[in-house]
Amino acid sequence: MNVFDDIAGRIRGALAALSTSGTLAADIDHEGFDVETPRDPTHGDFASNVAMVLSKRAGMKPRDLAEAVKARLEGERGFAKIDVAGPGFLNMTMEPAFWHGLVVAVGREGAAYGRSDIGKGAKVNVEYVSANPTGPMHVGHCRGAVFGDALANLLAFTGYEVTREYYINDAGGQVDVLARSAFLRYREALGEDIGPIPEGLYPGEYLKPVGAALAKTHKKTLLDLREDEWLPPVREFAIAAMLDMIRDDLAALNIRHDVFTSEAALSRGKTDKVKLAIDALRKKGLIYEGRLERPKGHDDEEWEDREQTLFRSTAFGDEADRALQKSDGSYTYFAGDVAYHYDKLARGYRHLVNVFGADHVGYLPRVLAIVAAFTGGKLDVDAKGRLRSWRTVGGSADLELKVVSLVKLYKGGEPYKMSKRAGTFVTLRDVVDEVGRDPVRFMMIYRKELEPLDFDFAKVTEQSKDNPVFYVQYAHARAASVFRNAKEAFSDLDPGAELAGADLSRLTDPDELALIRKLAHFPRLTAGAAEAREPHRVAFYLYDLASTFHGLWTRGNDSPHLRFIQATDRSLTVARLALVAATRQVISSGLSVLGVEAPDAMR
RNA sequence: GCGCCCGUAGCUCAGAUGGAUAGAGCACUCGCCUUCUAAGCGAGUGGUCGCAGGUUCGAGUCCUGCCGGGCGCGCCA
Repeated sequence: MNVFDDIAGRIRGALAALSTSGTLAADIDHEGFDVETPRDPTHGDFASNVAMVLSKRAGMKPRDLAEAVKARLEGERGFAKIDVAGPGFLNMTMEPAFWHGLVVAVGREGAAYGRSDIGKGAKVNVEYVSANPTGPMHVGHCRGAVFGDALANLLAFTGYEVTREYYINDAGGQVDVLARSAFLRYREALGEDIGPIPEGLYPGEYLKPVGAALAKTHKKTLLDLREDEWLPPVREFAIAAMLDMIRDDLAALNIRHDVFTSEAALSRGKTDKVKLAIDALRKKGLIYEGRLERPKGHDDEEWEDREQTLFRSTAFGDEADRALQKSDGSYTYFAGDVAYHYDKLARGYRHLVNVFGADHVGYLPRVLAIVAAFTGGKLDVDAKGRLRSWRTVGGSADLELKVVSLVKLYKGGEPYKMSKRAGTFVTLRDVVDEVGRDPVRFMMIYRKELEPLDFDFAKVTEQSKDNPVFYVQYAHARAASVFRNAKEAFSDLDPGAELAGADLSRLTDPDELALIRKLAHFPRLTAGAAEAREPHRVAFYLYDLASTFHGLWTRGNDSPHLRFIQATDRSLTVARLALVAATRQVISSGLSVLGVEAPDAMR
């Protein structure tokens, strides 16, 4: 049940009737108008700009058209008052019974309330986290991880078929560094004094267990091998260990990916998928041998002018063509990404969503170019060739990039610098252990993803009561407690059976109706948030809903007749319980989208 | 130098894809616990939506140019 769709449908019905009766031309397009809640409550429950939007097409003045629609709607059930206001707004106030019907709908739909089919079952792949498997997750990874996970939940909630994917960057130099670092710990585990960790290797303690495990498995056999002999098996072993650790870290945040795709595996084994993907681009005339210009604003002595294999990403608006092979003949990271997106598209996704950190923005146009090339689409650019959005358009499938601004770390008000090399980083596990999973998740989503986020470790751990997550959870706990107390007032109460038959006309207080209106927003909110790929809207909505609920609750302190439980009036109690149940349901559903617990009690 | 992102109350941020008189939290002031959980509620103070133009019935939202802050810009990953 989406009341906005309901009202829009009724307006469409009125327009159709007007076309039939000849007031409107029969062939004009009726779409493009909005139904929304006016900011000013005195303007009614709903406002529509239908008359202003259609006035040109109809050849009528907005106010005249509004009056005509109004006359048609006034015969409909549910409308208490309709006004034409301002330049031609249609302001509609509904009967209380209309709102009571929504409580019934929430009760009937239960956990399905707020879900929608706007995704139409389209397959969407959400790729997020994709941290290098060279160490544990740190707080910096946290935001993209939680954002991606909540977005995936949201898309699933709104009718998409979602795959959660992690791209393992297990090729290239960094994992070799990992292998050498692990090898050092292996020697250490065998009793050797390795001294300080050399510059350029990872010093973290987390590699000690890896070294010990290597020693246990291989005894001293690796010591006699040359590096090119021991490195591959050590690398493979260390990567597996790091991935286990990362999976554990993610599980601590309640994040589980469906698919892990290995970068290294793309060009390993029988078929070189990187070569396949590049060949596919070559067939489209997008691969050539050539030279790149020296980049501006960069004066590096090591710059080498060299003829190389290039992808013509400038054809899609990228600022330069991109190299696919390094001078040693191995593939670049970008070449792997070409194959990776080729592979994802081959798996039949209609939408690809990648969550990136803001420090990767410079890389994004070329990724868009890959997908545009494979899907026959293009980048979303304006007349001057500048990007209008981080997505491809017009192809058989599209890629959308979500850029998550970095988290700025503070410790007690002072900026806190992290360095994996120096071993001074705050792990995700540290944060979750101290603050708790729910506050971390909520905090990371309680901000638009493009907005920088200040994360004060000390403040968050010491003053976690300030976190809005408790406010929302508390509303849910209070709702649950009402039911416990109701059982005491009416020992034979059976909510499951009685709520469905509640006499909701007993809900007459303006604040009760205001709460229902808030609940009515939920389906529209989730749909809008999903389309905009903005899970933070759900968090803000829940805060707002919780606030409305707390307000109603507290009014019961001063005005006992407004308390939910009225020991002498079972019918009224049951009606209010139906409202409380609906509120509890929406909070619970909303929190589940965010991946946050909805506790029944908080003390 | 170039590209991207951000600029809204003292601070931290929303603003539902262009709607009517711009909102919330924190902070500050004043009230509310014998009573469904005070991790709560009500009221008040606080604004040139960075600046200047433009588009239209209407702009915090779209366009142009500036100013300020952040991130980034080679075969790294």
